[in-house]
This record gives sequence, structure tokens and C-alpha cells, in this order.
Amino acid sequence: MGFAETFKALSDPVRRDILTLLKKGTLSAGEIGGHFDMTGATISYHLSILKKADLVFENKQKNFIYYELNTSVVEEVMLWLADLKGGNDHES
Amino acid sequence: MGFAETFKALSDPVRRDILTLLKKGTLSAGEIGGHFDMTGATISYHLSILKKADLVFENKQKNFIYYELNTSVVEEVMLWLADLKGGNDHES
DNA sequence: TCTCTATTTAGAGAATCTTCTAAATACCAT
DNA sequence: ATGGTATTTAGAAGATTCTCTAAATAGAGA
Repeated sequence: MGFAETFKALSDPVRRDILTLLKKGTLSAGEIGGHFDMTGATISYHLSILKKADLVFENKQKNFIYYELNTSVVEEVMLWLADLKGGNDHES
Repeated sequence: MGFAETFKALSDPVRRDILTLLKKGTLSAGEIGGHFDMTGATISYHLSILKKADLVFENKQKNFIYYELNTSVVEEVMLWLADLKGGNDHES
């Protein structure tokens, strides 16, 4: 979707830490929560924002929900930044 | 400084638009303000946040203050994202 | 079906953010 | 010095964000 949602999602330290955790592989909501000193409800809130920004996707299994990093959106952000940095004239 | 400030600075659409404007070259605060339907005070607020995040630097000339994009911080953010995307095991 | 576990949703409070108006500062030119 | 232009600072209002507790949902297994 828009960069607005993506950058906003990335602007919170907890959410960046969640993404870093997911770099090593898929984790359930509970496993993610185990790394933070916050309630599960709060973790769920952060996951919902990451999900809305398409930075993660989820898939259910038993009664666990597993979260996985979506690298394609990360790549789009990198392209935006690359254009900012590099292209000295690219959108008239 | 920290990514916290950088990503937060990037999380606002007005500030991203300011950075995009600065891609083409240096602009004074007033020239930047001319592109937005906001008071100069508000623009000044956004510029102060970009400055704190080291995404721009300023230099005075006459009684104008010119702002310029700082691409080195943009590059650092890109590296963080590249690591997130690529490195499947990089910080033990 | 009943109960237990995993997770989300709802609602509220505190903190932070964005914007404004009004006033202050800084600097140039007359 | 005085006046004018460019920009920032201060203070306040409204919106958004983050966190919590309590309750709801979903599914597994006995």
C-alpha cells in the first residue's frame, strides 16, 4: 500500500525489534511476545500494524498464529530511499 | 543518531515530501513552505525534526536559511533495511 | 460439550504529535 | 537606529499513538 503506513509501522522501536526477530524465521504471536515486557494485547496491536503495512504475513496453525517477515515491502522502501539518495532528477 | 529518530522523521508524509523536494537541490525554509498549505511555523517544526534526525543540514546565508538533503543517513537506513531483508543470520 | 490455551478486540488513560496563532529573534538595508 | 523580511520559539488545541485491563473469539483435546 502506501509508504505512509509502511514508514509509520517502521517508526516504532518495538515493531522494528519484532521485524528483527522475524529475520531468523517464523514465530508465533506468543513467542514474539515472550521477547518483550508487554502484554499480549499490546503485542497483538503492534502485529496488526505490521500486518496492515504488509511488512509481515500471518498463517494459522492449530490455534497458533505464525508471523513471517515480508521482504518484498522492505525492498520497496529501499527503492524509495535509493531514489531519494541517488536520482538527482527522476520525477518531473 | 538512532534509527528511532530517523524512522520517526520519515514517518510523516509532509517530511517525506520535503525530502523529495530537496532531492533537486538546496532550498530555503520559505521556498519549502511555498510548496505546502501550512504556516511557516509548522514547516519550521518539520524542518527541526528532519534536522534532529540528521536527514538534512542547514546553512545560513543573508537572512535565509538553506536546507539540504543529507544522503549519508539515508544510506544508513538503507543498510538497516538491507540487513533485515537479506541477512538470514547476522547478529547473534 | 467443557475447559484450557492462544490470540484478538474493546475501551480507557497517558503520552506524543501536528497544527495553529502570536510573539520573539536575527539579519539586512535604508 | 528603524523598518522590513525570514525564520524560529512558545503555548495551546485537537488528533493520534501506545499501553493497559477486561472481555471476546477460535480452536484443540478430554
